[in-house]
Amino acid sequence: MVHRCCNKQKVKRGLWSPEEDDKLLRHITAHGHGTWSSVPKLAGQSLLLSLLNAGLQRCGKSCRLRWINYLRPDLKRGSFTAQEERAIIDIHRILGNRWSQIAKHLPGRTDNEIKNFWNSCIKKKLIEQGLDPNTHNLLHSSHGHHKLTGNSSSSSKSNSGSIFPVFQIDNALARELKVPVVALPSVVPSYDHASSVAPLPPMQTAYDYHDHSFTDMEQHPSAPILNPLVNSLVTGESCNWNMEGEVSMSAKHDGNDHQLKQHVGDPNNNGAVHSIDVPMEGGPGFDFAQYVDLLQLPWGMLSNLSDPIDQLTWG
DNA sequence: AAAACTATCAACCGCCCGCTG
DNA sequence: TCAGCGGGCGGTTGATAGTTT
Repeated sequence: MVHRCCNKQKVKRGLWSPEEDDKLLRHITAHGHGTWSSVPKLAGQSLLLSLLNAGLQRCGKSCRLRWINYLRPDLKRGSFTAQEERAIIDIHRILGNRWSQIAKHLPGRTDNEIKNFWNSCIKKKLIEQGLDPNTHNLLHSSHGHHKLTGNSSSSSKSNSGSIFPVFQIDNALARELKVPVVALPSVVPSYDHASSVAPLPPMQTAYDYHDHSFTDMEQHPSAPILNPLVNSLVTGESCNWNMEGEVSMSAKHDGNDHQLKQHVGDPNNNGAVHSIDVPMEGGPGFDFAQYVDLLQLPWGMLSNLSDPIDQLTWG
């Protein structure tokens, strides 16, 4: 039987054996994949042990899929973290089922993996919460027994019908998604100076800002999202995250003393090429805008956000 | 212990798009 | 301009492992 996609007579299907994986891995490691359609033949020829056979009995598409979803060295193994799950939900709200686009924002994860996770896990969770997994809006009341809690009412102004507000995205992501940059929420807090306990922002998103347990900037999945930084400056909590794998920033808070460190990654230098430490006086009177130039924030991501920046100014 | 059910995930299919001759 | 091809993508399937009855 001729395989439809490549017209090969003898094409093996089904699960890959360790031997097949080995052939493919060695070939691509040594020569790159070139054109995928030629990989099956060349992968066999590149191994002494396989001189007697005709190479991989697989079609090029199958080789490509196996490499991308399983053999690639930069893949992250293991379960999705809570941060990754939230990031997927947030990005899916904007992108929908564009799994490959979503995967670009989750380093080490494949579109297939994210798609499976969505279909087997996240989808059900959203439905249980009374949310339509396609639109992220509330399902009709006849459908579920969900309940609205907390500050959900304040969120409805930006995303009518959803218990989650539209999350905030930077300019670069906005360009990529071809959507306008969403104005940051009003985060003028009633700061309790006496107790030194920073209030929660009036607008909470699906992203749990207060889970800052992650410490590895390179691993944080919500790279494109500006909110954690903004929120950390408002609440006085710590925040580390990574942007596009090239720009990492952190905000450390110690009382009202804040530091923001910027690392600009250099893909040719495998890391930061420079960093700056910026002391920041947070709390009432803190003006985020004055730090924008100093921080040399990437992509001019705040340049069109004058209103939100104003909203970040206390006092 | 075994059958039934559920969850997970690797892999395939078919469609679409961009490139090339 | 257009047909052929390769690659990429989203939807779907089917195998397997785990759990429940």
